[in-house]
Amino acid sequence: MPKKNMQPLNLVDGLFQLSFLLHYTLARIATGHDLSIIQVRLLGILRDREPGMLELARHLELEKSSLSGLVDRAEQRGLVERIPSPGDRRGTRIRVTAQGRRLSGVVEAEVTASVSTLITVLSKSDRDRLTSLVSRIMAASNGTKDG
Amino acid sequence: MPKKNMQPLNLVDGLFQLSFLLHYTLARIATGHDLSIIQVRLLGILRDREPGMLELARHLELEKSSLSGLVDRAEQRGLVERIPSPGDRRGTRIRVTAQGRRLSGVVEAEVTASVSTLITVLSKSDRDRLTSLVSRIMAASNGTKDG
DNA sequence: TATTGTTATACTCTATAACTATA
DNA sequence: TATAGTTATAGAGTATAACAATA
Repeated sequence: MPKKNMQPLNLVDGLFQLSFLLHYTLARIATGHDLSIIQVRLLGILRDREPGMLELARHLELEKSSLSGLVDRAEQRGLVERIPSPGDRRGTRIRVTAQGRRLSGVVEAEVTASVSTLITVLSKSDRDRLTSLVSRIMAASNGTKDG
Repeated sequence: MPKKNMQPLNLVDGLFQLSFLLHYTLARIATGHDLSIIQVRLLGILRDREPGMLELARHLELEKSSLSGLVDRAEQRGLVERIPSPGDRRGTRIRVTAQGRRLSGVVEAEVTASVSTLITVLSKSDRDRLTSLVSRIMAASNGTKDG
């Protein structure tokens, strides 16, 4: 069957199509492990950090009250744990557990495999070109971002 | 201030960074009009269609029961309307209202403007290259998709 | 007083299961 | 019986506002 709309009308549309494709890929894989995208991101951030709730909220761009429930559910599943913050008895640090780290690793591997397959349609040199173009957009966007 | 991580480690990471950036751009603009991403998508689909509930659920990849509430809320805001399906008294067609179409247009214009600004960091010929690369990925993914 | 975090409350989004009305 | 759609129910995710404990 011949395909319709082999190329997007323009770059903006194409980028959004790709964005949604990646988003749904991540959502599908996360759901396969009873996780949401936000839970995957939570575990990802904790890979090399042991932040407090406020810092975590900033990373995820969530209100601190939203984070309480998010961490509650992850903690109940044994994926993260709350530990006292040294030197400030108000504070709580969030730490990923071994189980959480394992699960996060599995999800990341599946996601990487899935997207890697997707981009094999491009030659190595085309992938390098794409990497460069995407990097330049992201670098410019970081310079633009407020806060 | 010197920027850290000027380029992503690899293409997969870069694509996900870009994907999240676009997702949050859309979410931010939608929120500015008291809309969610799914409501924006709903209005977008109705731009050139007058589908039944089941067809709409398929487009949005939602259960039909999820769609009832979604359409309820959009209808209460006057963005869409339910009309009887001609020839099948069980069926309902969903139609975007003039107000819904107007709002959808405003959101789309803002999103396009925002992303267009983002990609001005690339030259015209680089944007053309990026368009081609993205198109090829999407074309391959359409061929891969199941049913 | 200011900061860190939780709780109470309300709403959107989503799914599963049961239901109604029509075919 | 099968199909189109709604309703009942439950749970995740999110925000705002009020609160408690500590600084």
